[in-house]
Amino acid sequence: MARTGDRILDEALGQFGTRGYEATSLDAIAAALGVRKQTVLYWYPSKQALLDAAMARGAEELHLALDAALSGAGPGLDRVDAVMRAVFRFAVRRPELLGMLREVTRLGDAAAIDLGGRLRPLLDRAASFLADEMDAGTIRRADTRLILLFVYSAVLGVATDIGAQRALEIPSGVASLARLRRELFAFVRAGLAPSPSLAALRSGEIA
Amino acid sequence: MARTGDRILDEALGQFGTRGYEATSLDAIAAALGVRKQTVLYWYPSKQALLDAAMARGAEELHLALDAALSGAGPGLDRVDAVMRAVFRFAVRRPELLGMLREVTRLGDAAAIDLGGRLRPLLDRAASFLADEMDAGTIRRADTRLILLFVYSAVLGVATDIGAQRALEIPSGVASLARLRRELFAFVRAGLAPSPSLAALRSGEIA
DNA sequence: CAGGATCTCTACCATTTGGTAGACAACGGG
DNA sequence: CCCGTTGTCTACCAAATGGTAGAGATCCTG
Repeated sequence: MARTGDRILDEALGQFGTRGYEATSLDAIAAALGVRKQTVLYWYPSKQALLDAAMARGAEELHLALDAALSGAGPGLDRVDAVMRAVFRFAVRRPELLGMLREVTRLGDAAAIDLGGRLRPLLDRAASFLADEMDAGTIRRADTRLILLFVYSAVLGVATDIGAQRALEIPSGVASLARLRRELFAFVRAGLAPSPSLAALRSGEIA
Repeated sequence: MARTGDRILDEALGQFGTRGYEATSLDAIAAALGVRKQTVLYWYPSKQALLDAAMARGAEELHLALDAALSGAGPGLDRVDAVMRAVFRFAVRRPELLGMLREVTRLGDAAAIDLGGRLRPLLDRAASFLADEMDAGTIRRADTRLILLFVYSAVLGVATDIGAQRALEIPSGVASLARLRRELFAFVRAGLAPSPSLAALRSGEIA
């Protein structure tokens, strides 16, 4: 695929993510690239096809980022941190991508999208990782799927829901973003931590 | 306002929430009520005005539910539970309303919507409640605004993001919903809990 | 150089959309 | 009994939208 097709995909991803799918017209995408609408329709035969391609690419990029984070990190809660950090970096660099994924999975036709299918292997790995850590006592014992849902919701919500942050008057600079990240990590870690045992205390692991 | 105006508002709220604002046409709203589009435009002079009204009503209903929960409950983490329970009940009864609020606050024109302004008093109360509990040692000390953001994100994400639950193959029956709620509460409680002190342990509060 | 493939364009088109203008019925009060 | 108000409707409309048909340019290859 030549460069034009990629440029169209990029632009579509951006506009779908920031304005929403329905609110974005093919003309708007084409105009942003200094090109005619028919060029868009040459590369992607319909608007739906363009959305499919954008979703596929979004899922792929997310997969890549998460996969790297999940593979490269150490054991225990450090790995949870690594994954959250990856999502955060992702959210800073490509906020519109997460926004689009979230909008489409909420409104979209479930069969056509199948984001779950694409990320399934990753989710399975994450779930089995959590199960291992629960066995090792690093993480509170609970349903791994639900834990994934909670962490996903908390992190992605914080990353994408700028309206809420405005409503709560949370500043948006770089420094305060770093602080937000630190506190979010602390929150999730606490949410995952096992209830402390006296044994652990006696051995001095907790002061 | 006669009954037609309310019926239109209801229907608009439902369709905005499930299909999205842009994807909903005035004709579709009117048709669902067995009425012509011009009747809709009689009660609400433009589509934007209809959205504004729907948002106002959504914010009001949410405000009512949260206010009741925040006022009636006991101290400490019980009150957190009460608020989460209220949001949950709300999400079950009117899922489209939360969906609409979330979509519009994400995409919408910030100045026109001002959901934050409407809920501000409630947010302030919640923040000062959290501060009190931190002083009392019931809740881990942290930035109250951020804690609110995290809990909001986790709860609302779980409540609205059905796509994610499908992707994670989380069953959707009543029983499993109850379980999900229990586990979510446990997660949030753990996320809020103060790191245990030796003093608390010695006094036997933690076994 | 001829001819097909690749890519972008102009020219249309049918449909849908939000919105305007105004007719028409119901009706309550002076 | 008449007249203004209220509420719903029919009749339009201009603009935008997704999409089709096909011309024209460019370029690679035989």
